[in-house]
Amino acid sequence: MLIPTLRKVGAEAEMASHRLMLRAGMIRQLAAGVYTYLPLAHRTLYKVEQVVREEMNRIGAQEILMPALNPSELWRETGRWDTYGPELITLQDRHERDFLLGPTHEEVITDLLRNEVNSYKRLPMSLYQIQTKYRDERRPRSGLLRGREFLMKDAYTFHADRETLDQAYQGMYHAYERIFTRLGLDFRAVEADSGAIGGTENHEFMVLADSGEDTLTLCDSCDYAANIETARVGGHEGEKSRPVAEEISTVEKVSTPKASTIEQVTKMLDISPHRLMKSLLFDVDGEPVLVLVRGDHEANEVKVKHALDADQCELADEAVVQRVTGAPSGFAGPVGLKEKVRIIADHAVRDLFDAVTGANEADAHLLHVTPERDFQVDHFADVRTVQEGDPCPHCGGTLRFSRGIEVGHVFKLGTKYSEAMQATFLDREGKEQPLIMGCYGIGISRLAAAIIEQHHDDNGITWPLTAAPFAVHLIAVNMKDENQARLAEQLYGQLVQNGLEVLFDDRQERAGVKFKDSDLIGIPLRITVGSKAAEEVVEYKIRRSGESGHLSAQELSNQLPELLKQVDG
RNA sequence: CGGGGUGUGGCUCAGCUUGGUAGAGCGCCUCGUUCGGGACGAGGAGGCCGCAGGUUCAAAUCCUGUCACCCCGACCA
Repeated sequence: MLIPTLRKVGAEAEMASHRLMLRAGMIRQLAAGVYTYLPLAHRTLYKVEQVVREEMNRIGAQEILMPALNPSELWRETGRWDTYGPELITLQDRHERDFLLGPTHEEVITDLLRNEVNSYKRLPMSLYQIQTKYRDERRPRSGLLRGREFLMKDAYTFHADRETLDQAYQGMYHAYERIFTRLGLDFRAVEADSGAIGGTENHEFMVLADSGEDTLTLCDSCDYAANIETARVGGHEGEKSRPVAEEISTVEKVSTPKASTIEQVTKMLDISPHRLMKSLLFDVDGEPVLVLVRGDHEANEVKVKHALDADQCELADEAVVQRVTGAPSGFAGPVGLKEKVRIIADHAVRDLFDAVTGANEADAHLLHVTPERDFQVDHFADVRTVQEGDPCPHCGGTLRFSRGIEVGHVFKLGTKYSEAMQATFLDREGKEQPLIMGCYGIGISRLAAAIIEQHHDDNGITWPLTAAPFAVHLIAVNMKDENQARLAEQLYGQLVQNGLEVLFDDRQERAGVKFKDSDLIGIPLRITVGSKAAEEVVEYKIRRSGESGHLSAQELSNQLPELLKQVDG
């Protein structure tokens, strides 16, 4: 079997899963974010796929396989040919017709259903596929964790009403819980932003790992869990009492040369950041909007977008800042703007008074600024990014941060795609209605890498049995020893006949090499045929716990089931 | 897309500053010794020094361009 293990890999591979998959001879890179899966990786991917298949089938989803090569027409119907952006890998055929390699399959499946399902009697329907996806990531990295070509399970459900969509969503949610539990993962389902796919309710499934790219917000006293990009801040209902306006000094301009950052202003004026009002100009669907947050808080684009029910939201560029505030960025404020713009303030700003803001003038700030007295806020909303220690929005407990790897995402899509593509059905009254949809993804190849992130030690991978490429690693210490070779061959045949997946190391290598490779590859149970072969005695060792002992060869088949129950301990 | 870095036998890297016959370790092949945690000795195979121009008597080395890959950031179901 082709398992080209390596003693060392280049310094560029930094993630444990990336280094170990290279070293264990599982993967080889062909181009940035594109890998060949060698036999061990292929077997693990197959294992992961099978767990996913079983749980999908269990909830009544039907497996199909759609083309990776998609004509552009469908994607023009939904507008995503233009809006999906440079992540879309596009190409032309010999007739110069536009095609793309599918990064996801809402268009294709919606096209299928609009042609084939026209009656409420056929609904609800649940379909899924396991297939290679293509996304031209800005920066592929970390081996299989973020590739440009990767394996994904995507499922889609279609409904005549919201109730069955809710049921399907719950069904998928629980299926995902079973899948990740069976794969031995410590994970959390978190509230998330739906991003470019769109839709309403959605959850991400995160594998907890310090190396993860996402930050999760978890409550320490209830089960609230959210991605930081959307996590809500609790406890902003009660307004603090503050002095009546008359007791606060009137606004005063002070010179703050070159102090354009919070840090510089606090230093120059000798005040703490929470006395500052940070003013950020956003470009929201083409309209400038001033967003106010407290100086020690960060504005959150996703929340701003949602607060204004907008499609696009990004920080305004320098030219817009100059036009609206009359000053370079760093000196914006809500008082004395050159243009009338909407002002959105975070709830924490409600409690600010006698605060410091930019003066809308280069090298100047204003003191004693107080909301409602000195300027009007159009809308108070939760628009800041959660900080560790903030109150939980559900129970008032304390929010803590944790890192995670996103391995699954479930969405209620609604009718976004069915309306765009006129995918309709006839209801009981014979009325035409758009199909109601849900979509549900799992990154299969990423999941394999995430399992390694959570299951490895200094010597290599420590696979959970459900994802391991083999269940048993049989090692003949010295193949030149007749007793050892004979006994090992015999046991191999016997174990395989018993239906066990066995990797047999019959190489003419020294024992040390075999043991090192064995630890690296990480198969849960090792059976060593060595010096006691003449007495028909072999040794077992559980990879993860290191527990080992001797067994008689005759007893092996009987005792293996019991041993295999202990390997994940 | 911005910043930084690297391209030299299969792998990890040195050599480049200061141009002058392409190196080491690991791996691979042969023989011998060894044989339970990455053995030892002897012999051997293997490289258009990423690619294209330029400078020079002479370029892995200097210059220009280009491509690829990696890291940080931004972005991203």
